[in-house]
Amino acid sequence: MIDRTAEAPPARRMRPDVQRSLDALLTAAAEVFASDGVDAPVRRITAKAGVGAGTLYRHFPQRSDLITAVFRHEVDACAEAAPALADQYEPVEALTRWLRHLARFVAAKRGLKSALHSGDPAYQSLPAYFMERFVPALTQLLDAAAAAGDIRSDVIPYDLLRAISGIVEPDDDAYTQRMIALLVDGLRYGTHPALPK
Amino acid sequence: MIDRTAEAPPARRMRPDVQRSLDALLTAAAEVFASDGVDAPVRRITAKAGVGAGTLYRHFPQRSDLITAVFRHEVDACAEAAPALADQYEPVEALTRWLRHLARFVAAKRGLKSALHSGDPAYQSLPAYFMERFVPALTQLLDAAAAAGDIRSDVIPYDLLRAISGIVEPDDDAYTQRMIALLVDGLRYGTHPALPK
DNA sequence: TTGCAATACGGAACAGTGTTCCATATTGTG
DNA sequence: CACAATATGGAACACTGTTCCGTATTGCAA
Repeated sequence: MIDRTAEAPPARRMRPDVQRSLDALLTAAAEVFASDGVDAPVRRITAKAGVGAGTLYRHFPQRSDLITAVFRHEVDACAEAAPALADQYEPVEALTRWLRHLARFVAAKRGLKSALHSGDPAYQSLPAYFMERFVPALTQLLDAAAAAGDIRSDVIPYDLLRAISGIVEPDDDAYTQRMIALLVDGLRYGTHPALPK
Repeated sequence: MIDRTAEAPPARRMRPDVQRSLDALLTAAAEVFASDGVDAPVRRITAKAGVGAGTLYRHFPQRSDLITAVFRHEVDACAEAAPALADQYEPVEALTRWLRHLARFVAAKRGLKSALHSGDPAYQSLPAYFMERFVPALTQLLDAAAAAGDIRSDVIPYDLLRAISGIVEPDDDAYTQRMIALLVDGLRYGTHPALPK
């Protein structure tokens, strides 16, 4: 679900009409993003929310602000899956599983991949938030695996996140998984010899 | 340069006005693509070519047809670099160098990366042509390296091409190269042990 | 409660985009 | 040289994102 109060932490109290607009906007955007992807026309969102275009732009001057607000909780959940996996599996297995988790997350949000890599100013703050959450999560997994001597320690988490989100192919999960496996094997190369396949 | 005759191999002779339109269109498109990327507005191309919009759509119903026509020779040249590198370097080195070559090619054509992965029907035939040329080139390099026992033999060339063109980051060549190196290391994993770094 | 300043609202208007369509102009041929 | 076939240019259309402003809503002070 979506947290309708997270938008203005400093504001003392929110005018009820603002609250309603924000509420309708976020709900509508979530539905539209889910069905039509994050590149869906603005008008479809405002129409579904029963709100004017001006209202949308007032609250979300950057398109990425709306996307961030809508996906915030899911991004957080994905990041928080990292420690859980680290507890449950051995380091490399946990790493692999989390990368797959991440890939499915990106793949599930149609258009998110291109938005992340477009460089379009309308999406400026989007990669920032993703990295802010995912870099620490991934760093933890990489460090654990490196400490165990299962992977090398010269890989930059940020690099790997970019690579994963670049590789993701929403319509071909099998391919995406093969490529993640290949990247993980790349991380292992140069450590102890591979076990027999 | 651009081959102005390649558009209609079956046609006996081309009406001179058609020849001129095609010529102007391809030249203008090449310049515009180079400066503004392949997503440049259609009107800019037609304006520079001194041609109407109808003329463009008559000759290139799909946007990807125009892109393909413009880049045909460069794609071919990139594909033909593979055998040359295979002669000059040992297998894995040749493979790595060609993948870098490919990455630079994709990066140099602004917007090409997204066009390749957009799934937009306007770009349908584009990946087809790229794969048609690049799959054989890459297959040759992979087979040579696998025959030498330097990489595994279970990797699908098509997969690797998709992955490279997904990873490419036009504004960060160093990153792109790091990730290519990581993928190549993934290909090596499970073969003979790595040499000391 | 009432009046008023501050704020937010809706949606029309604007500036771009890709694409289609057809009256006009060009060309090859009998 | 006339005429049918073809190609051309650009106006017109449908659809974007974004801005702007007259109107409506709200909270606060008197």
